[in-house]
Amino acid sequence: MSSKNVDKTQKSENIDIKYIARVSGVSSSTVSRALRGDPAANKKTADRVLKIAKELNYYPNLLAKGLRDKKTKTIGIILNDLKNPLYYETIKVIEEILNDIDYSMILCDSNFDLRLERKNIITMLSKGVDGIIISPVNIESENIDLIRKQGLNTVYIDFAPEFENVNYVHVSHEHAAFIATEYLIRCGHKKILLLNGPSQLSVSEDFLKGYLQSLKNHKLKVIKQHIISTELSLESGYKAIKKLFPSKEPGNLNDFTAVLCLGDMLAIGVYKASKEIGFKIPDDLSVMGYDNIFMTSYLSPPLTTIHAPKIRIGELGIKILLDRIEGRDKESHRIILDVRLVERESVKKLT
Amino acid sequence: MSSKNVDKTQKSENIDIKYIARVSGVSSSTVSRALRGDPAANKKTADRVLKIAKELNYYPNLLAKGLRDKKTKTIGIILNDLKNPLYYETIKVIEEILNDIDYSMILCDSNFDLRLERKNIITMLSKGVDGIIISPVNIESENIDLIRKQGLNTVYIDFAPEFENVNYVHVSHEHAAFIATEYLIRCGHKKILLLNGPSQLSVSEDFLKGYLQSLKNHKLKVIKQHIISTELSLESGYKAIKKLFPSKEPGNLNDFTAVLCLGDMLAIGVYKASKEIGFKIPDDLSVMGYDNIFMTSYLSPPLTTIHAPKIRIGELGIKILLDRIEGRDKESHRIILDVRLVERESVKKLT
DNA sequence: ATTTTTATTGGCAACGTTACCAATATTATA
DNA sequence: TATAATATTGGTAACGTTGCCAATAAAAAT
Repeated sequence: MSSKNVDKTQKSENIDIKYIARVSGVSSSTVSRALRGDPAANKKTADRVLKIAKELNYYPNLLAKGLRDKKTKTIGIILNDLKNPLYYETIKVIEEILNDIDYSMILCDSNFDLRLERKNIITMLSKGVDGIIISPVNIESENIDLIRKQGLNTVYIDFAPEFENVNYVHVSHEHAAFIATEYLIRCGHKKILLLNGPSQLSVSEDFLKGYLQSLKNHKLKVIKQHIISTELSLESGYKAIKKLFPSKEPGNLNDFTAVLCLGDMLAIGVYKASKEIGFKIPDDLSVMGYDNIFMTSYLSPPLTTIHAPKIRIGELGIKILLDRIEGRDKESHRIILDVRLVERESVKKLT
Repeated sequence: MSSKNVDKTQKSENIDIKYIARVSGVSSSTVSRALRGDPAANKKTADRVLKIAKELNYYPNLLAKGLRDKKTKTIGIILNDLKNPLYYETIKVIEEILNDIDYSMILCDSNFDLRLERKNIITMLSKGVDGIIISPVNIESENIDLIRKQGLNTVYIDFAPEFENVNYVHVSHEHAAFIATEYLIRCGHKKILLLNGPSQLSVSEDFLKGYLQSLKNHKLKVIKQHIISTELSLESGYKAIKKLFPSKEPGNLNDFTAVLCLGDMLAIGVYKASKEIGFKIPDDLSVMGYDNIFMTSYLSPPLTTIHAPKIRIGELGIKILLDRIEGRDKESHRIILDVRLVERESVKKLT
C-alpha cells in the first residue's frame, strides 16, 4: 500500500499507532520509535512513518500515554474564587509557562468550601495530574492531609500550612494588614473599620492579627463592632457598608473614619455603597484595599492599597512545582514575598 | 485478611481495583461492579468492598476509564486572552456548571495566535476532551477545518464560522458597533475615532462593518485616519491615544470628538492616556466601550458601553455542548444574543 | 430430590502507548 | 568467506478500567 492513497474509508477506525503501523508496513514498536524520535530507529524508515503519520493527521492519545507513564503533563489549579480578578494575572502567567512546555492546566474553583475543595483534589488525583497549585480554603483541613498522604506534588499559594517538605509561595497577610493599618494610623485615623473575611478562613485570621498588632502598637483600643466578617466579594463589601448606614443621610460616620478591606473587591463594594449613600471618598470615608488588582488605579478616586505580587507568585509557584515534578529539585521551598503600600487617593490625611 | 488491619506497608503499590480485589478476596470484576453501583452485584459483598475501598482511600484512575470509554468528563476551553476580564464571568459560570456534574475543564489561551490555537486544539484532542468551547482566532482558519475533520464537539463563542451543524453562541459585533456609533452620532458626534482590533481578526472586520454602516446611515464621511487597528489590550489603547497626541498640550483634538473602542480594555487604556495628557472625559473626549466588563461602572467617569451577556454565553454554550456530548441533542444551535447600550457618563451630548 | 430459573461471580480482552527483550538484518572485522 | 559486532526490528506485557460471556452458587419450581 503506497503512502499516497491511504484508505480512510474504513469507518470508525481510530488513527493510532497500530493503524499507522499497518499502513506503513512496520510494527507498532517501530512507529512508536519514529514518533518519539528514538535514535534506535532507522532514519529512513522513521521519516517514512512520520510522513504517513502526518498525512493521516495522527495525534497521540495522551490518556494511554499517561496511563502507562504515570505522567500526564497536566497541572491542576485549585482556587477559591474564580470570579476574583486577583487570580487572573497568576493564572495567565502560569498558563503561558505551561503552554510553552506543552503542559496544560485543569482549573477549578473551590469557592471557599471544604467539601468542594476535597472533591476537586480527588478529581485532580483521579485525572492523574502531575501536581497542583492550590490556594487552600484552610490550612488545617483534612484536605491537606489528603494531599500529603497521596503524595501529590503541591505548591500552596495565598496561604499555606507548615510541615516538613511543604512548598509555598505567598505573602504575609498579617504583614499586609499591619502596614496598611500603620499607614492609616499615620494618616491620623484612630477608628478603623476592618472588613475582614469569614472567620473560619486562615487568611482572615492572619489579616486580623496584623490589624490588631498595629492597633496595639499605637495603644489604640480595639472596638469589637469595628471588626466585621463577611464574604470576600464586591457584593459583600457593598452590603456591609449599606447595612451599617441604612439611611442615606451622612452624619453617623463619626464612629470610624477609615475602612481596611481584606481584598480590593471588598473595597470596590465600599466604593459602590459610598456612592449610593452619598459619602465622598476619601473626605467622608477613607478606604484601604489589599491585592492591588489592576483596575484599582482606575477607580475614582484611585484606591490606596497593598500590592501583592500576583505574577511573581504564579511564576515562582509553577517553577517550583515543575522542578519537583521533573525531578530537578527535591528541596522544600517556603517563599514569602514582600508586599508594599501603593499610595493613591482613597485615604485622607487627617493630620 | 480482615478488612480492619489492611496492609499498607507494601511499598509503591497502587491502590487500584485489583488491589482492593485482593484485599477483599473477590475478583476485579466484582469490585468494579460494587464501585459503580451495578445492581448485578450482591448488596452485602458490594457494601464490604465499598467499605474497604473507602478505608484504603481508593480513587478511580480516570485515565484508564477515559481510555476505555472514550469519555473523560473533561471540557476544553480555548480563549484568546485570559487576562481580559471579559472572560472571567463566562469562565466562572462554566466552571460552576461543570463542577456540579463532575466534569472539569482544561483552560488555555491562544493569544490571538493561529499557531498557538492549533497547538491547543491538538492538545485537547490528544487529552481526549469530550468537547470544547472556543473563541476562535479567525473564523476561516484551517484550525476550524481541523476541529471539524476530527469531529470534536464544539461550541464557538465570541464569533463563529458558518457551516452545517455548527454550534455557536455569541453577539453580533457588527450590531454592537452599529448601535454604539448610532448613539454617538445621536449625541452629536460627527468625527468618531474607531479603535479597532487587528485587521486579520474576524471580530475586527465585523466591528468595522457596524461602524461604517452607521456612518453611511447618516451620510458621514469615512476618514481613514480615524480607523486604527491595534491589539485588544489596555496598553494598546493607551499607546494609540498617546501616539495620536504626543504632546501634553490639548488643542489638536478638533480632529475627532469621540472614540469607539473594540472592548472596554481599550477604553480603559484611553482613560489612562487621557488622564496623562490632560483630557477630561467626556468634556474633551467622549469614550464608548464594548463588553461592559464589571469594573467599567466604577471608572471615573463611569464608562458608556455596549453590554454583552457574558454569563448567558457561558451558560448557553456549556449547555449546548453538554447536551451534544451526552447525546441528548444532535441539533445545531446558532444563537446570537442581544446586545444593549449601557448609558453612563463617558459620552458628552454635543447637541 | 431433581431440574429449571435466577443471582452472583470470575476470566478475558480491549482501549493506545511504550519499555524491554529477543529476533533478524546489516555492517565491520578477521 | 566466516564471524563478530552493531543496527534495526517485532513481539509481548503492562498501565487500570469495564463489558461481555461463561461458570458457579443460590433460589425456585417441579
